[in-house]
Amino acid sequence: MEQKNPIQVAGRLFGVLEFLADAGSAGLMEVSVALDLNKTTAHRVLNSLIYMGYARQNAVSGRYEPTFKVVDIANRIMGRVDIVQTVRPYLRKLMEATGETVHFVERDGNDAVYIDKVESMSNGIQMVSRIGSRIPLYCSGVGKAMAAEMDDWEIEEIWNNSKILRLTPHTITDRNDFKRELEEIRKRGYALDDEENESGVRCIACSLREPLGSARHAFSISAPVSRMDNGRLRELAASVLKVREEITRKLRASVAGPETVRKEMRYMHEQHEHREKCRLDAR
Amino acid sequence: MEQKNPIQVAGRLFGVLEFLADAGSAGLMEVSVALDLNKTTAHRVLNSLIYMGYARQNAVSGRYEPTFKVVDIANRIMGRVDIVQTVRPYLRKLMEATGETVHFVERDGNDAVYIDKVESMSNGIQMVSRIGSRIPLYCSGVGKAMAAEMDDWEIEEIWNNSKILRLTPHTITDRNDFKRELEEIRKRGYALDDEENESGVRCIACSLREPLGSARHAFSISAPVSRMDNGRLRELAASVLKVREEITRKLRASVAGPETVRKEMRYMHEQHEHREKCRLDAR
DNA sequence: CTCCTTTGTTTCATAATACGAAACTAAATT
DNA sequence: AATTTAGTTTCGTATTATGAAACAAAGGAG
Repeated sequence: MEQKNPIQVAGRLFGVLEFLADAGSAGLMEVSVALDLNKTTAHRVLNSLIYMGYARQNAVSGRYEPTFKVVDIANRIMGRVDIVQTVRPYLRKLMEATGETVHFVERDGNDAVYIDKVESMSNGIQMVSRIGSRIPLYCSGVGKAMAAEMDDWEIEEIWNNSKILRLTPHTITDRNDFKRELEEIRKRGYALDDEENESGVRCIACSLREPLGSARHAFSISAPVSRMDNGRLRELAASVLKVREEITRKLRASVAGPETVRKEMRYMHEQHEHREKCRLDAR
Repeated sequence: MEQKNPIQVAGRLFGVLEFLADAGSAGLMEVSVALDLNKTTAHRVLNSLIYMGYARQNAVSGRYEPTFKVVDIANRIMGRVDIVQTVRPYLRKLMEATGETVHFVERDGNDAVYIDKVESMSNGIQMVSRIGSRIPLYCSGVGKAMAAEMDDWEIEEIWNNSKILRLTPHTITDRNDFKRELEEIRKRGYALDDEENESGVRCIACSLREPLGSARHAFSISAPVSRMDNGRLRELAASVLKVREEITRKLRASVAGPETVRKEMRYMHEQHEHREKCRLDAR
């Protein structure tokens, strides 16, 4: 039993907020039933969210819906993640060169978290992924790419603490197969996800060589198998490795060199925040 | 006096979360002081956020920091906003044609909320804006573009309920000047923001003609004055109006036509969510 | 090295707060 | 007109969040 929430309402507040985010909109009773809350409690929680500006009640339908306030907070958080700003131009170039959607992730425990995504517009069929959502390391291209850079004990730890599930017929569920696969990745320099996580989707992924610390980020190209035969894969592998080199060079330069640029941007941002604050205070 | 929050801790929970989002990371005492909370209360609130996965305590520094969970929620919310998906390709094209950053907003009361942004990469100097953040209608290009489409009584209401501030020497602070300006916009078909909101920044903006309802969305091109002399402005005006027409046509088509496409995508998304749920339940 | 300051964590009695049953209103539905 | 359902308000009560105080642990100063 994992000890309970030190603040009971907290779970209810965020539960309702998440529910609204998923549902798009909901009536009081829907919320009440879905989260198993007393009608009155649901009502109070919703009003609290409204009071704080995280939800609103649609004037015509009377239904409750989320506002964009969480979106604002989310972007304040993302704004601080410098690596995204640094790497994005390269990922964009990669997307343009290949015409496929490119993802960028950061390691967090036994998962990878999507922190950026450059979508190809040309293709009708879009990959379904979301910034901020998670994917296990053991069964994803990006995950394996990062794991390949780690010490053996860390790999063991990841494997042991992951709930190994056969998500598709191709998912690797054997520890030794996994280790052999990582060995393979080390040789090649890039990782593959051959429908191991989602049927019909192939990925080619590769980790970043960062100046400090080991394997915290990776990027990938994902596409339906129909566009990812072995020939195409070889083609993409070349692009991926080239971009990896470019990013590596850039990151090395950033550490030694013009950190001032980053600081300047931070300053501009601070100035902007300041003006916004003034505006609010003036109410 | 605006009645108080029906759930006291709620304000504290979200207050702390927002603080962490802005600060990047913070110690217990920083939080305690900044939000005027008892040390113990701050501690409890932080632990509750950690318990729910919205914050974590850095293993080495011991400092508290936000996780990407809000980011995930934010993107679940944004994923439901169909208009963004529909319009983005056009905005991207506009960005590529002009080389300038393009913004897309939705009206919310007396403000506009940024709901999309296509950044130009080529230019070193980036505009500072954030998806989910707000800007008053009365002093922004996008705001005026939408206001120009409204009935007189609604314009009055917006003006009366806005806190009119002289943000820069160019800000319009007189009701009649404002109305004359809107008249001008109606004639031209697009709006200008000539350093009215932020010194040194000019915008050209224009609202969307949507099949149902009036003036809920607008887009704009923003750039430093140095890149936005009157000649350039005329050039951009042509592009902006052209894109507006393209979007209008597309929106009209979407209503009558292939709504199925949208439904299909929604279906794919639902499938994906389902798989994720299974994964979590399996724990 | 010791003392002192600062920060983070835990405990606990108490006051305040969130809780939910019930009553009530207003729409929909039959 | 009668019945059901959703949403809102009230209020006594039990639970829960609260904060003072004690404690632990990690720097900093002398």
